[in-house]
Amino acid sequence: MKNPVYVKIVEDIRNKVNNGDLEPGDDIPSETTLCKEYDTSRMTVRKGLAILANEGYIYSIPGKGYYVKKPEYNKYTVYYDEMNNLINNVDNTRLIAVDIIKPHEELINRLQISKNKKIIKIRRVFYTDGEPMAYDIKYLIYQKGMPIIETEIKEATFPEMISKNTSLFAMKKELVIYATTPEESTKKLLNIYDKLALLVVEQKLYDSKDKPMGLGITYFRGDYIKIQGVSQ
Amino acid sequence: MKNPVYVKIVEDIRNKVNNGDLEPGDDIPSETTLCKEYDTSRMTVRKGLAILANEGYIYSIPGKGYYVKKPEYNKYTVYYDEMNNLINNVDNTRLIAVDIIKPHEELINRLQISKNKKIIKIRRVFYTDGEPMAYDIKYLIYQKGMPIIETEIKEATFPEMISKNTSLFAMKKELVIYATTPEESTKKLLNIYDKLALLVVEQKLYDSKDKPMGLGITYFRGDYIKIQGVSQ
DNA sequence: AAGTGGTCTAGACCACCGG
DNA sequence: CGGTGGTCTAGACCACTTG
Repeated sequence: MKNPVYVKIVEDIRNKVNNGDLEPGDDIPSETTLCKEYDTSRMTVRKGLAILANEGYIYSIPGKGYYVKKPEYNKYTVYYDEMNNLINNVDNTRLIAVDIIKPHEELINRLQISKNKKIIKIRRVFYTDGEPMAYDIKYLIYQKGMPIIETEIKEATFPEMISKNTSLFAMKKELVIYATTPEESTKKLLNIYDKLALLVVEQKLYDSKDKPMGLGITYFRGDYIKIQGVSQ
Repeated sequence: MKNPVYVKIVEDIRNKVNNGDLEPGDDIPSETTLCKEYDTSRMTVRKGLAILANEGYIYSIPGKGYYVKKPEYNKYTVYYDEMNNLINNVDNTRLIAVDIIKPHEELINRLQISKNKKIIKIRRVFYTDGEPMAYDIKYLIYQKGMPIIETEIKEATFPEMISKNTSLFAMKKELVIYATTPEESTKKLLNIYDKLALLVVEQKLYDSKDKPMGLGITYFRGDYIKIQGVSQ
């Protein structure tokens, strides 16, 4: 029932910001002022302020004070997993081919590698209810321990393919989402006869030193995928 | 040069997790153990552990201890703003119409309103370099102070339209992204003659009590937009 | 009962900022 | 200089889990 003091502090200030009593740029009472206000110690006040800072409500400048931050109103959290999305999950996959290739120009640029690096190219088709829903290509920079065994590749998401070499924690990832119309070869793979848009998701994985490890491109049938995001 | 003790603790444990010395589910030494290890006080150890918990590396169970968390390898941060994206920014907008409408079935469901609520429907076209790049529709549930003046609407993003009534902080937002082919009317608005895919972004805004405030749908020309995300 | 994490205190010293 | 935030200490009491 009874909340800790620092929670009370967090809620009070958060409410003031949400109501507009405090606006971006305004300053928050100093730590010592809040100590007196809430009749508590400095560490308790600091705990509350740290939480508000973490939530993006306030920030501090050493020697000066705490201020209300401008909200990042265009920031969203997205959960993307090529095998699972809002309207359809992958229940079957078909491995078209696993090739060891030399990188072409675009790949050399995008993966920042030399032209004699070996690249593993994996092509798959994803199915839901027997229908092809996505065509998936991964380019992995070859390293020892890379998965080239069919059973390891078939059902794996991109991060999982690389997790043998790099901890999922240390991995950095980038996503680019756009829409396009399918080429003829893709239309065949995805059973598209009439006009239909594709949602394309490109995934780039980096190791902990920001060195690219792989590029993935997934072409989803437009009617089979929705990607969702929420504000934090 | 010299780092605080808690930073050292954070880095040590983070490295162990990234290297694989510590794996998801493993337990972290107790606070008192770490106090001895780093010859520091409990509050300092706790500060370090709190940061690691915040970063998603560990979690704690009262009475038991701290454990390494499973990474959320499918979580991304996306910055979306209908006026700005990776490859093109909006440099001009045209207001097609502002209408007060009665909600149709779909709108009643999606905005969770009664059928006699008034809805403001705003239709715009976004341009870059004189070329139409997106067709934008917003449905706002009418409230006092809503923008119905052309100058207020023309250049505003969705959150800005509503920020007169609700603080940007208190606002919750949802995003749904998908691809589709354009209808004839949309093709005309966006100067599309051949086949071209559309990237559709639906935005739903909620107030601090999770009550929907509006729905926005933006149809981007597939060749004029890319949405980017990064892992945290 | 012993160990754990969660909350809290009443001090301390430091670097930084402003007048 | 006094006020600010940043780091840190050496205690305390509590609720919880485990043996």
